[in-house]
Amino acid sequence: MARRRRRVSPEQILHAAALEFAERGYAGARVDRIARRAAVNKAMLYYHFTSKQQLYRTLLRQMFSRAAERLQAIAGSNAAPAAKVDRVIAAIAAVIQEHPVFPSIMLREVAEGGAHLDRATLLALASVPRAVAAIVEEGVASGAFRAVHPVFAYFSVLAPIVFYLAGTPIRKELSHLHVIDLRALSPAEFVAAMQDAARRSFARDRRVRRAS
Amino acid sequence: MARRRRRVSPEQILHAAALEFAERGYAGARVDRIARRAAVNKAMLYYHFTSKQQLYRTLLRQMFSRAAERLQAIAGSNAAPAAKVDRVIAAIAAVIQEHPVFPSIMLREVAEGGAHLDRATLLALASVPRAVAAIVEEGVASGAFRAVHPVFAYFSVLAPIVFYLAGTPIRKELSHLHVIDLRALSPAEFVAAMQDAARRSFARDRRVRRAS
DNA sequence: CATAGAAAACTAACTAGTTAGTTAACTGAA
DNA sequence: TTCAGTTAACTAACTAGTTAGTTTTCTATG
Repeated sequence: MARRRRRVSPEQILHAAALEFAERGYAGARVDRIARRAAVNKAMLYYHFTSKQQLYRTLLRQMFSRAAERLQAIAGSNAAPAAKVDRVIAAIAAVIQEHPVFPSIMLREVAEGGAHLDRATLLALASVPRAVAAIVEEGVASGAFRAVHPVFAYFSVLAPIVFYLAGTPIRKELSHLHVIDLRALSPAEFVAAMQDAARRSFARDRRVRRAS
Repeated sequence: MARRRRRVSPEQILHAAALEFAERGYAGARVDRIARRAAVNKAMLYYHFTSKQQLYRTLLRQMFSRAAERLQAIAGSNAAPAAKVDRVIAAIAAVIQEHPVFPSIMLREVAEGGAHLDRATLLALASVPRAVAAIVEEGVASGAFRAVHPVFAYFSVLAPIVFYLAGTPIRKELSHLHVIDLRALSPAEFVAAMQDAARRSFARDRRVRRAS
């Protein structure tokens, strides 16, 4: 109690930066505001990070690396492919629950085309789809899955979760306008539905009727 | 040929604005750059649109309204629900092909939480999920679909397409780094795969094995 | 232990450049 | 003459990054 003069930690700045970048995007984020949110003098921020860009890259590299680590652990385990997909979906949801800024930053960076990222950050980002693709390829090779394209599988699983969770504020806005009657659908229910849908979508055929 | 002095049209400005907002986002977009892209004096831009914000809102209202119109036409037709879903997916892909800026702007706006939008624009935006939800609810009610939540259905269908198409530049960046070996997957193939996955995911049960 | 001096942590105020929006004056057609 | 359409130049506010100088903490030596 009553610590005399709280030391400035880079983590404290990264945390504030995550909130600011998630809310406003790279261009909309203000370094002064990040410093204020971190309760740190701006020059102190520049003492720890050389520029706004480097701060952003550090943040994203950290975020993507942590997410990829988890997925790689799942991919490397010896569960059945269908169980791995289930766990991947749960892991993505868990990472997002721990870092609620993740979906928004990811959406923005995809829209931006990776304009602010360097090689190292792109490498970290790429590990995420790679882990998912490895699981799907294994499932297809072993005959547990039908011949789904791993890139399609990646997007069809990740995109809805990220989109749904990033969209929470705008959905709140819309329901506030009484413009759409979104029957409550909690994140947990969404994840369960996604697991169910993925299972059905990847499962080997047992004759499916074609839509007219 | 050799038109003497092309009149400035608002459409020409809107077109340039769409490119700029898609590439840079609302905060990153520069009014000077929009004017230059439209080959128009900046004061002329302000002659037609009262502010950057109003230009943005006009653009988004137009885009969402056009997309919603198409989906409403499909929802109102008398095809079977499964066929309607097929057509909705194709229609979303078609709208995006005609307006390649759509996915990027949509991703950004979701991430932003609708911060720059007014009531009219939010209304136009809401019409898109409403049309999809109506189709799914009809399918569930008629027994053609299993009991999928319409909000989940909307996200599981729309998000992958938007994400995949918005992600084209960053995927190009990644494959350029030889960091991931994305077997070519064309937009047309992606759409077909999405239609297939949706059919499987919404179809009424005929016993599905649970993943361990 | 005491303390000088170096290194690290910290700050208020500043700078150079940018940006949305304005203005005052001009042009040509009805 | 009138006035919608058009322009270059301007302005007030903002923004990333810097600087010059202060305070705290660490370290080594008598």
